[in-house]
Amino acid sequence: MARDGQKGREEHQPYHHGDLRVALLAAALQLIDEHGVKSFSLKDAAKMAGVSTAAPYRHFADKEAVIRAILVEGYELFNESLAEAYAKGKSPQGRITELGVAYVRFAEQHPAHFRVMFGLAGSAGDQPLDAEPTGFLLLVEGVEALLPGASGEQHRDLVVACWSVVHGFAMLLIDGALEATMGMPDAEKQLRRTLGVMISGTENAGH
Amino acid sequence: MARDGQKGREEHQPYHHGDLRVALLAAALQLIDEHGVKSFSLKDAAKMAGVSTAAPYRHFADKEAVIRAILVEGYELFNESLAEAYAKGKSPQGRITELGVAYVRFAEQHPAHFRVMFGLAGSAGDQPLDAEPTGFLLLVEGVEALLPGASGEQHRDLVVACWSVVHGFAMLLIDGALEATMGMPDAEKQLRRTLGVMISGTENAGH
DNA sequence: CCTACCGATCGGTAGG
DNA sequence: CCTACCGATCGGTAGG
Repeated sequence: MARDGQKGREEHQPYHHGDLRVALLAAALQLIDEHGVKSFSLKDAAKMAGVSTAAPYRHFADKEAVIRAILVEGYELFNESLAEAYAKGKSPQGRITELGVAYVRFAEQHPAHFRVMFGLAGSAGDQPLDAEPTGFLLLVEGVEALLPGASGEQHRDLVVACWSVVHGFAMLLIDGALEATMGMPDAEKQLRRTLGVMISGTENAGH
Repeated sequence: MARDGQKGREEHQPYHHGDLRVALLAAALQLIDEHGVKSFSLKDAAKMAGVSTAAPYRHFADKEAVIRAILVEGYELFNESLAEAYAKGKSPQGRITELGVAYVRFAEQHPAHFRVMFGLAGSAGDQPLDAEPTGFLLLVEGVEALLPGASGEQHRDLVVACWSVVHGFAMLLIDGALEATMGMPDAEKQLRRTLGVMISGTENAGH
């Protein structure tokens, strides 16, 4: 019942406040990162948050609702990051580059969100969600600015190419495959160079 | 005990032959495809193969050994496919294209193998495996032939770019993201166009 | 390759 | 938000 002004006390203390929901989500994210989306347990998450195994059901209807909350949160974070990146770019090429860097950085900093976002695309019969990955639209817009005089088919090809390259780079990076096979001391620098290869391929396609 | 010449009888009949191992692997692959690598169950696989829940342990030490067998099988299939593709290409550009098409086709036709291969890269403290993804070396060779006069750094950039684009395309494809966001009636045709964008980016980099 | 079983853990609920 | 509990399922083993 004590109203605490200090937030220093960590873990293993029962939550009698309103932040259990966020504590559970944080725990779930860590567990998903360690054990995968499908096999993390709500009981473990409750334990990590310092509450009983029944407590999560005060904030979430079931386990799927937790995953859905992470999905929505992921979309929000993703959209924010990409919007910021889009605004930062000074040229068509610069915008595409910044979008790509933001995409990969999001995957690095929020790997559990990232995996949930893309792992659920074809997995469950998704009920309509109140969040959308509007960040993708920025990628499409960015490509259109890069190829002003091109056909719809060319736009499509470049959108797929850019999306694939950043998605693949992100995946290989968070799965450790890039590090394992060729070393990756500075991922962002490598990504910028990689995007450079991609973008230079478009310079003689517009006319 | 009857020696059967016909292979028509399917499922739910106990296996008294030597093909239980392969039947279990096939079941495991299907279950991994449906439920993910970490959360498929060996008991389910046994049920699908029509044997008791203890039977799998006659062929595999534990669940991890099943996953390891799938990993090795995956490498073999992958290496075969990429070697064949490499041989098929008539020019440096053609070889890279065929390698990319083979990479994505492997992911489409063997999604469970594919996910196991890349999902385990950073996950477990892997003990040394008697199989290696030599298919990757073909990608490196293919890139070298594409950029004969280039620096090691340029080689590296293009290897990362090519690998990222095919890996990303494959992932987005098997996760259903390409289909969901932009429709994908003919994935291979789209991939060839996408690789074209990538490769054309290298033509003014070599000199 | 089977029956039977172990201890552990899961998602979820009853009932405060 | 807790204790206590349910039925189901898991990986794995005993002992034929």
